[in-house]
Amino acid sequence: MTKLPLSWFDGTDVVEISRALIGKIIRTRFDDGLTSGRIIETEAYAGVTDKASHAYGGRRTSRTEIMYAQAGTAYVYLCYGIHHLFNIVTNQPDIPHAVLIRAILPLEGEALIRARLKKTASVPSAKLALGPGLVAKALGISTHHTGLLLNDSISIWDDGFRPEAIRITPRIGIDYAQEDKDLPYRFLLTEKS
DNA sequence: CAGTAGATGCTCT
DNA sequence: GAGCATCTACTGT
Repeated sequence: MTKLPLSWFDGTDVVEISRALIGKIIRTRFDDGLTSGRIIETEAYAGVTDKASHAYGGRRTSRTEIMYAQAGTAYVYLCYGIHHLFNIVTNQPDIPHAVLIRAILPLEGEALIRARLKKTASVPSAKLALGPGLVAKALGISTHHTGLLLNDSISIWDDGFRPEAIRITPRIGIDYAQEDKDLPYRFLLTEKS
């Protein structure tokens, strides 16, 4: 089990980083305890050239400013007024690429994850945190954590797991992005049957 | 199961 | 003032 250094995220190809994150482990350690899960779904957002990205066209606002920070920074923002969505900034400073974590499989602290999600034991653990809003909620991440470097209370780990197969599809919920909406930028760990 | 309405609040025009 | 990188609950099989 090794913690990924911040330099792991500074590559120039956000799509490749998104793919490589499948199977890695995200862990949070906050006051209420430790939780972690295996990343099983990600999406790449390719900065200024990607209409689906918040930084399309080089937009800089107080919200998106974090996307221009150094690789390995957390970008967390609120969607639909309710859901906190967790992203990892990649590439060099001033290049606003990011990877959205869309689903995890709980590993450590499942009791705390269930408490945060208010899920009873009848929900199987594999279905607890499918969907980006649920991932952040399960791990206790909120917009307060935007801007944190992912080497302390939030961190990414490699335990040697290597996915057998990864499914690639277009991204979810970005139909407004017109010609970029069908880019194959979504990666999923395929269940073996 | 599948389909859909409604919630909810920040961000940007 | 519109529009979201969504989820839940409720309907009907």
